[in-house]
Amino acid sequence: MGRPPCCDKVGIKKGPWTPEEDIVLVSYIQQHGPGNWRAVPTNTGLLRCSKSCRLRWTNYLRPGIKRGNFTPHEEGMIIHLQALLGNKWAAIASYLPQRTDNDIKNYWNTHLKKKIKKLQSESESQMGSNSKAYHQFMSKSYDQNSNSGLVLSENSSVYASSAENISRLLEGWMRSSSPIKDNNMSSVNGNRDFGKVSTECTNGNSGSFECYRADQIQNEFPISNELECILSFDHSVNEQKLKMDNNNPPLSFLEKWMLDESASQVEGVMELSPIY
DNA sequence: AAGGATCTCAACCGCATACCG
DNA sequence: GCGGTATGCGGTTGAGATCCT
Repeated sequence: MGRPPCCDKVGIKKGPWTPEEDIVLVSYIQQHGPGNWRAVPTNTGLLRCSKSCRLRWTNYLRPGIKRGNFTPHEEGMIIHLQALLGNKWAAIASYLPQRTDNDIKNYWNTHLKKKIKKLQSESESQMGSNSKAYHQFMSKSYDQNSNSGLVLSENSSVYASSAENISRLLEGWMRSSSPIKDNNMSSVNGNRDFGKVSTECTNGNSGSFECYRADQIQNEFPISNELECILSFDHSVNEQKLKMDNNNPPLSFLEKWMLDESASQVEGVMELSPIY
């Protein structure tokens, strides 16, 4: 009945992965494809838990991951999606295919949370004044001309670990090797289905996120209202909405934006990593 | 230059859910 | 339907890096 345990936790190595371990893992996945993580430590000889192998692959070794600085556009997307979805990092990551949930979570906790808090306090202290700090921040986030996070960063110096080198190396391997079955790849992480971006956007309901109506942004206290929308969004209510209609999240305000600005870039991502 | 404070982020932990026999 | 495991996810931790005095 059932299955044997994932790992017995005896002789399991913890801590940072070494380049040698990365290579072993990447080589194995190159040959067998991701999935069946329980078999990975056994078949590779890695003294790692299957969970650790999966995490290492999904967060750092799989091809197509963008490292380094988040663009203002990405920041904006994360802020809006966090306001809409709450701390559903995997769901948020599905709209930023090159970023991992862990990366987004870390960035939110270390940068954006502080940033928003600071801007909120600024706007509160200067309510009614000419302060436009938050508005400027959001405008910057929406900058139509900025490169979205869906484009590979040219700045490789930001992340100079062996993981990136291995990841890039693997990209070349993947391109030159025979394609891996779709069902194998989709098992890596259901939320990493890159095609999902446009599908969900086109299926969304309408008129469910009124915080960003232009008339509200332009009202008497634009900063405080907008902040309120983002910072005080009722997650529980929204999650109920999501539960009511899992396949059609109320993302109407995102639909046009993402379709307009990101659709072509998502296609670019898919070209970059054809295995997905 | 040294030492402490703070920041960053890779990795782990534990829970929830999906899946299998 | 039930018991048990595999997988996915979010919260948290802690070592190393960086900044500040």
